[in-house]
Amino acid sequence: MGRKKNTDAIPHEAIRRLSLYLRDLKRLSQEKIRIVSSEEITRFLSISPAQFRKDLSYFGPFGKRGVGYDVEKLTGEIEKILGTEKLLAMALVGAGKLGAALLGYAGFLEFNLKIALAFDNDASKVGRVIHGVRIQSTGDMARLIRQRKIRMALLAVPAPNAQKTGHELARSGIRAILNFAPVNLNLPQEVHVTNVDMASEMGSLVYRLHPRPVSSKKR
Amino acid sequence: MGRKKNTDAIPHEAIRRLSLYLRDLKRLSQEKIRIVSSEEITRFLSISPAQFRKDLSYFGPFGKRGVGYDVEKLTGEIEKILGTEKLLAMALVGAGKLGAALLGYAGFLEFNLKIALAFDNDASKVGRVIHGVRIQSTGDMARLIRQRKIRMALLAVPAPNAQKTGHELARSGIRAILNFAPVNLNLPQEVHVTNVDMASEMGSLVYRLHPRPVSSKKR
DNA sequence: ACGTGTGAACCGATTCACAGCA
DNA sequence: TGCTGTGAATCGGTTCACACGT
Repeated sequence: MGRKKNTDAIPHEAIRRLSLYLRDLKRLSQEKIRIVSSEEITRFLSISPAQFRKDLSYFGPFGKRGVGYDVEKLTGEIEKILGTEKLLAMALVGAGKLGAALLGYAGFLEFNLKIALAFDNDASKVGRVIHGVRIQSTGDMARLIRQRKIRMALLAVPAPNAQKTGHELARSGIRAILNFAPVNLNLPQEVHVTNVDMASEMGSLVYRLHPRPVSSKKR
Repeated sequence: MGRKKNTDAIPHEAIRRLSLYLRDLKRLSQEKIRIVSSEEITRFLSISPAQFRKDLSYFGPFGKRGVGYDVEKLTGEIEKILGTEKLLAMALVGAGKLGAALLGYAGFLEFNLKIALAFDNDASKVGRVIHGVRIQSTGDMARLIRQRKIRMALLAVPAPNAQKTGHELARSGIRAILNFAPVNLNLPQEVHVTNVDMASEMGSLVYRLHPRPVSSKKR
């Protein structure tokens, strides 16, 4: 049934790397560099040239053999692939310390993203304006998100509220969530969730800090 | 030469997951649950029971066959593996908006981590106390880090300074860095670097937001 | 009887190596 | 000639399925 060809599955990681290439291409562009080889563009990325070429090959041939890649052209192609050519509005839920920091974070602009709506259920925060965005009541969240047809959200509420809020976002039409709560969200599969979990990242760094005994197993 | 046995390589991801298990175990402990099966502990984690057991198996047998795992005992074992049993002091470099947010972030405590030193090269910030930590001059960084024998750092400086600062941290004895700058750090291999790159994470989420044409390649 | 612990099978992603084209 | 584009080989991690211990 409909098994087209399983071969064209694109590694999730390949997409992640496209973002990195895009960032680097913009830097190169600012330095007035016009043409790069896969060797040059990956020099400072700890990614192999072959990996770079393979990643691009999932989407088409973008280079000139014997020459390299046109910086401007490739920039455009990758933006088209990622879908970041036009500005995309996001919603933020949770305007605590983390949420406020996200409102002030300029890095999203790099991928043409901006926070257009912000919500909090704490009445004392509602009405305040942080970095140009007015905090609104969570009660109005579903309505406003639907109204503005927003499909991506940043979830920065306390862990105990995350699952419930995630559900509400899903029902409001949100299709992609960057989740900052240290909880695994259980949501309908059409909603894409990426977790940002600094604490656990640190946890695993601590492991690597230890000089391990040569250790085969535990004894 | 010296090929002991390549089989005991522990997947990097397995370590990451240990942090998740640990968090969940603490939750279970608070709910007074004493014994769990691999099935139960992974129920809300989107990790399979087999994966859980495999991950633990790299370090030893910690469960009772036919029964399950003792919550308290396993908690202790994982903390021992990760090396988070005792409080570990970290340094923060860069006390801008992001750095300030990190100083106020309580999540690190979960893994027994705390920020003990904070630095910034902006004279107007030096001397200020944020969340109980005094910002000090980057000029004193190497000396203070060495003095207090700190080995882990959070790097939250602007992108153009990241590489240089990373080097300085390495020379000061830092062996693990959580890097928030959108740059790939080139450091001696004994320094472990983990990148936290929200912007690029969002970039790849945007891709998944798009309803793709059935598309086999590009044309 | 039941759930762990684990070698073996499987699967997906990375790397290799070279054919293809400018 | 030089660097891209890509099947084929390889590698590493996940899943399976069952033997083992309690």
